[in-house]
Amino acid sequence: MSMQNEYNPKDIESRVQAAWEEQDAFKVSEDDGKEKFYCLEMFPYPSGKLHMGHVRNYTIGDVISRYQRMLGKNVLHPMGWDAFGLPAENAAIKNKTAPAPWTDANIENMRGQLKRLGFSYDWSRELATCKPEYYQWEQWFFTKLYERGLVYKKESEVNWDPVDQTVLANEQVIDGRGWRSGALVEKKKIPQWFIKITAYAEELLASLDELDGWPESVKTMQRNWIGKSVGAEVEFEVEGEPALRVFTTRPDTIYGVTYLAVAADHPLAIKAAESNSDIATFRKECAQTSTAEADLETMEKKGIDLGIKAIHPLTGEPVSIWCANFVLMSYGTGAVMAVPAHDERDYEFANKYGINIQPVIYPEEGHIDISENAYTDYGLLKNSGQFDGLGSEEAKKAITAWLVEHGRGEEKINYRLRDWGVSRQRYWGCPIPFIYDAQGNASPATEFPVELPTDVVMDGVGSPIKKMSSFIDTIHPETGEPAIRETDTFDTFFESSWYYARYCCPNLDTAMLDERADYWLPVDQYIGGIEHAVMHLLYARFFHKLMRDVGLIDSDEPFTRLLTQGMVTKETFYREGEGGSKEYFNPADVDLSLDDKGNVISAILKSDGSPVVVGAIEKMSKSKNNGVDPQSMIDKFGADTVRLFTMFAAPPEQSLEWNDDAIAGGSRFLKRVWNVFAKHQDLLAREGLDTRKKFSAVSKEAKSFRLTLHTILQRALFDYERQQFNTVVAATMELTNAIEKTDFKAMGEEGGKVLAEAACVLIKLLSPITPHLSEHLWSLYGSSDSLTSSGWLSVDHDALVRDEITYVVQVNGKLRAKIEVAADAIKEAIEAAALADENVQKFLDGVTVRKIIVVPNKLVNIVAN
RNA sequence: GCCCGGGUGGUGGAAUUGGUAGACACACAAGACUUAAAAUCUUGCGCUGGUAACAGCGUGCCGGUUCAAGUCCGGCCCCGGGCACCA
Repeated sequence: MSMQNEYNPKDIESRVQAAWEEQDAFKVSEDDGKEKFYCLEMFPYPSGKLHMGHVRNYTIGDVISRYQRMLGKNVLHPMGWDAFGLPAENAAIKNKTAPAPWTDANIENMRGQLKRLGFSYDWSRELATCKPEYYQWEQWFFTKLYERGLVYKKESEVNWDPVDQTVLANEQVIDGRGWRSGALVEKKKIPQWFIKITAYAEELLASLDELDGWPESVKTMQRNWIGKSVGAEVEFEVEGEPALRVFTTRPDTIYGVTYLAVAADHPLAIKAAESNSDIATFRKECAQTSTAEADLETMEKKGIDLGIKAIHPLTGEPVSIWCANFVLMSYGTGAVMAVPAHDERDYEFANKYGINIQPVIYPEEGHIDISENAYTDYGLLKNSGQFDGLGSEEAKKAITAWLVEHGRGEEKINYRLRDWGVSRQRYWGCPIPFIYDAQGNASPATEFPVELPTDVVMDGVGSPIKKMSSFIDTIHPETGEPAIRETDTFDTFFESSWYYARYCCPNLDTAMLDERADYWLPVDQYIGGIEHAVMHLLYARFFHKLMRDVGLIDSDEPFTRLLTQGMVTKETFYREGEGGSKEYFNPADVDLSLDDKGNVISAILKSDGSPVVVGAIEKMSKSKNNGVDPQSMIDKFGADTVRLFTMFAAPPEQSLEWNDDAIAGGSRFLKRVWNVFAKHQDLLAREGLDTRKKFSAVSKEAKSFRLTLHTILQRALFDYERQQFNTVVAATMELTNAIEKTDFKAMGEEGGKVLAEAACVLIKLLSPITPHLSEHLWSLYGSSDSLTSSGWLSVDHDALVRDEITYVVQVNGKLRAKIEVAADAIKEAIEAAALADENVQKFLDGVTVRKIIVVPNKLVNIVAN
């Protein structure tokens, strides 16, 4: 067999992919004779085309999957579609179509792109969350949770567009206005379904400690999100009203309370507004913000005195009650106590409105200065009655004990975590399986799926099923009376919270999961964007525990090891329309002019020749339209080059600003690999490729080459294990450089063997990254075993033994010389050799040597002055 | 505002975790081949000085610990992600 002269990726890739398809190469089933490995990447939203973020995510997953297969494991590697969501509705409105066919077409297209990239998925397990075969089980599961008392309904705030008469997502609120109407958005309360994630707060927090395979940063973010704090709930009596209860982590500061603050929709504020138009106006103003926490936290802190007094539980003094825009009714009790002397936000607020500031905590030494800032540290109590002189820690306990004893409070653990609101007033989602009788009483559906009608017309205002009597009208299963269906749909995080489990038994039509789930779960390696560090990953962990408690699975956590891939970012380009709305343009449609340092001077839209604004460098996303389409690069260079370059450009966890200039270098490298094999085809055909054959080199040249080979291999294996693939690629480049520079024929008999060993290492190291090229070369020269079953690589430690070692010599920490020392030299001999060096001597002239530090196999540092 | 990351040549990045800063590439420059271009190959490439050997400086900024700091500690600045209805 002879090799073609030119590397032709298109030809190789289509042939190798056809062979995989024909052999069902990646289809797996349960096999107790092999160690299982479940590798999963976060499934994509089918937006239409793959972007570079997808390519990066799925290449990382594929490299890990193929690496694990090479190690001999039974690898499950599935793919599917997170198919419900807002963009489908917007596209449907824009294109005058329905979300379902738009989504199906996108899936079709993106599946083709994934196949073209040669990802090793078991496609027989593919699922799409918008199909009733999938979502019927989460409907069923939701009713199970309802039976267990984990589901309830309550009023909750949404962003309301008063012009379009519709609920807006936070993303659709731009500078406080609706994105389509431009109307000022209002907060509106509507009844919505919730799941009690707070009932699992303690377990979700505690089991983070056991997730050794998760990045510390993600665990910290989740801990902070759950936000456990220990403190006290304190009761302030209000004349003629129910007492106000507030939570505080600082009961030691209670003598410093100079006001209380309640939310704008707290009953006290609502009542006060009835007789005071200023308060009514203030409440209205508070309603005109978005529900996003970032907006609430950054807006100007405002308040108004309600003119009502509470009684301080310890001093008996009256304390004024304010209504403030930063207090949330939905968080805690909707009321807080304020200690301006010892809390930054309270301090600012008190200064603004001239409220008394009463210091009660003092440092043990020195004095406090609260003329500029609050004093927020712990200290000793003063002006605190019987508690004067206690330290903060003791005082917390003593004051809480006093409150308990006098029936004015209790010790309390508070979580920042709030229950999960799962209702959405949108069409393209899974219908929430509830019905209502004539009196409005809710009861769970008894038959599944509650199917979402897909033949709809989107008018841009509200969900079409909310007006569709064929969907809404039904019969109550118990009474036989007419009833109506819930028309809200689930939050799309609902679908993505359990898909990883469904891949274990995707076509099961008699249950949500079966025993196969316990064979495969937990997922051994999960890979996805760092932007999902909290919400998606927390909901999935929660769901896993719910499924366990319903008896569907027996593990506690869904993902053993987590790799949070850095974002692929890109410049954004936009034009501002009327009312502040922005129209974003894709980087591919913009011409840039750069200065000689590579900075952008101006950006022109190709289609009309007029300038666009250069925005921030941000995560590639649909909404910012800054995704780079990888298809043109696949067409031009082939899948292996795109995969190789994506891995080479940066380590997986680091964010990557996309720049497609450098990809040609990746293509050039694979051509060089091809040429190495073509050049030596006769030798390789004779020797074959098998690293399991043991041999040791005799000639100096062969020994030296094998030292290089195994040094590189050792680093590459280490980097595979720690999942730093960019340096794996660098190692294969170094190896290729070394092979090119070596004259194997000059080594005589040994040459062919040494070359074959190196070629085999090269093919195998590359195989998870550029599987098509590796498979093809293996088919030409490899053994009769398939590449995947031919075994992984190991370092020959005998090849790493050196006679001489290079030491770096420093004088006072500065590099002055390099010396060659026999590998078995004793410390004194190394020191002597270092001191004898001419350049070292130059720097020791006129000074005294105080100390010599020898780091074995590395360096000598001579300390002198 | 709060929580979590990041900042190293013209560019992407490396530094086996306190021990030679800049591996491996991209870009650029010079040369070879070619009528020419592309492709390919060779060489150079942190900054300053020097023909060179070499020397001084250098990992966002300021300070500290250490024989030795990109790496550890303290204080800042800038950039990115998330903040519960984008996914």
